[in-house]
Amino acid sequence: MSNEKEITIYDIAKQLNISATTVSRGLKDHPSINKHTRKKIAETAKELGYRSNNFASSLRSKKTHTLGVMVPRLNSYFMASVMSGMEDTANRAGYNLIITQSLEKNTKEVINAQTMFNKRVDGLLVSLAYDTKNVDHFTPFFRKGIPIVFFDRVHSHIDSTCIIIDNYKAAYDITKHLIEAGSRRIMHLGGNMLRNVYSERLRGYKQALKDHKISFDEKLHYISDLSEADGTKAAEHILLMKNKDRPDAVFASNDTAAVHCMIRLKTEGISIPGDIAFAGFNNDPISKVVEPNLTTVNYSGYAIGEAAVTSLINHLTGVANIKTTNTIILRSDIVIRESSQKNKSL
Amino acid sequence: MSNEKEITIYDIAKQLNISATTVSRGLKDHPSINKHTRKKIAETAKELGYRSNNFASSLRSKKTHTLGVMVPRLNSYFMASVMSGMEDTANRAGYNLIITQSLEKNTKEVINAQTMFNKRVDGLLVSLAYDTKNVDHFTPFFRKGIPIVFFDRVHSHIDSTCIIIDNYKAAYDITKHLIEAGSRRIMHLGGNMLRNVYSERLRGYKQALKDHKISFDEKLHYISDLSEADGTKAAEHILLMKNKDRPDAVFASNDTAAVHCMIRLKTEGISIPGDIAFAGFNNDPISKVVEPNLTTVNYSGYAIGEAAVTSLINHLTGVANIKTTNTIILRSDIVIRESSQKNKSL
DNA sequence: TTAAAAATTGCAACCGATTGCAATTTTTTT
DNA sequence: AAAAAAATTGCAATCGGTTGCAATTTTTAA
Repeated sequence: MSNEKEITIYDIAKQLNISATTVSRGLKDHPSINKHTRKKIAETAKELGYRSNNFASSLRSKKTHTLGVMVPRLNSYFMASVMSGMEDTANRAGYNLIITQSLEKNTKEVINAQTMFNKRVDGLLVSLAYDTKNVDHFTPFFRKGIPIVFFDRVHSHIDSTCIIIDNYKAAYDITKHLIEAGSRRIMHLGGNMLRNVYSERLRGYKQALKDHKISFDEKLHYISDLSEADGTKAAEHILLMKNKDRPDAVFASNDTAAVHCMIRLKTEGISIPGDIAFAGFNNDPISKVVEPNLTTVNYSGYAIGEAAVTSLINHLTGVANIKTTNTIILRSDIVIRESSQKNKSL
Repeated sequence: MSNEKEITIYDIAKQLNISATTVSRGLKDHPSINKHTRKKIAETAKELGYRSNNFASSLRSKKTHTLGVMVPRLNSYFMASVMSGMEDTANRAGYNLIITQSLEKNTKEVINAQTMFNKRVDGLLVSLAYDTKNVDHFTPFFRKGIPIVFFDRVHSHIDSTCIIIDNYKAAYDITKHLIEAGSRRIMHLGGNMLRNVYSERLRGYKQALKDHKISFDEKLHYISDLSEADGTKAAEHILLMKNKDRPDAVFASNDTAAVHCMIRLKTEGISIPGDIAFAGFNNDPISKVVEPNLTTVNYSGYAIGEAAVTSLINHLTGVANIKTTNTIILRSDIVIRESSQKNKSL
């Protein structure tokens, strides 16, 4: 609890016998300040142990240098990677992150949006909650011209950039792979159709079926939250099906559900991929641990976080316009492992 | 990019024909403001769409309502859970979090500490990097009386609270369990001894050996970063040992290393737990997926995050003194699964 | 009814950086 | 060497709450 006085630009000014204005400008390399003066200022600042006061600065300039991040949940490997990428990128550019999670509830998302608005973030990075139907809670941002970048679980809106992977293509490819590896009755464990990631994956799955002359069977579309418990439940659902109705493969919209479905089926002596092949989505660490290893879609959370922040900051600094760059699609690949290869001996 | 003017306390004051002072006090339920006036103020504020300006407030009050979080890495399940707990708790109390990661490098941790200092966080939540030897980079905080709460990877310092689990006891218990389940030559995959979590776990392991009249063998102490790759390397190390030297059990300081060590050994036909039993630490999702399921130590990252933030905020608001509550130990339990049970048929 | 105590409210300075515009100094041009 | 242009620097208002202290109003006590 010391009382060393904080050093301000006024102290620097006094020491150098110049005005605070010049110090303020000098510290941020304003072009109209003499090189020599600038150096003097920098030296004195360091010497006195000056640290700038963001609040005074934000108060006057109305820039907070803070970005709001709104995600459904933090505690997944994917989202942790995203955060990691965001933090790195934002930090490097001198921005802070304020993070909130909706816990998949629209109601909490609405409240969080309000919080962000009150904190006066310069911009927003959003991945939508499971059950969010509209984006009215973001209108205050749109109205004030505060840019929003959606990532992963996006909502197309005229005024915002979206950072995504090609969910349709990834799902198409992985379904195609399942078919080519010998499966015909492929069940899809999907998420809420409100979310692009899940509806797109369903669309890719359906198209792949169609292109291989397999008709889509609504009974093979199981919608859930894709949690561990839901994976187990899906397995029980399968176990209750008559033998002839049972799928010979499962494509799940995330690895967690796929893996826990597999585990449950295995305890009933069902052989994987022999009886039922599997594919997931995310390339979560568990996909490399489960036996047999899970075929899945790999894409970098870190890269998504990085791209989202870069895009937002570019827009804030005027380098790019959010209305022109509307969608950025990042790379994803399918990773083929044993779980899907019905007709290949390993 | 609209230009609707921001509403300030002056607007509210004018509307109600009272002073800004009263509005300011009324908005934060200052006791000396009349109940009736307070209600009027709240109503008008809502009616006009007032939102308080944190910067003006922070500038004057010198409180930022921001907590700094410094962690080694964000992208692990454990840390993501911690963050989740912190975010929830901080948010509820009206605090923001600024998060940085050291990526296990002391050099980055030092820079991050500086960043935090410049952002003028009200307090700090720290889990130390892998190779941090001293905490000199935190002296500016101590000097200014900015409280620091260490969690998980802590550093005992007279002025700060530590939030931990009883690593010694957990390691002791799990080692004891391994012994009682039929193992004698237990290898320990540990982390850097600079970090309490790893040195304490080693200590517990050693004590359990001692209490069971098993002498500690330095050759059975393998130190690494506990990454996936390190787990695999540890397995290779074991495979290179002469048969008589090989351990009949492995206790790893985290689940990641344990699991990837298991996986590698299994590919060489080593049976688990028959040939080598296993135990890990963390209760990471992978511990429930690997076969056989991994015996491990369970403790809640969420609870740690929650406790750390609560403790810090209590200190900031004067409810508790950080110098008196020095260490908070949270609950942990060992979770016994198949990987450790040598002498039990399953 | 009046004095004393308690409850309310307001004044005005302050927190520290930013910025439009004017003033001054330096450099370039003629 | 004087005039014009360019480069530097400074004045002073401003951003929007906060707070010590004084002033006013209301309540309670005598």
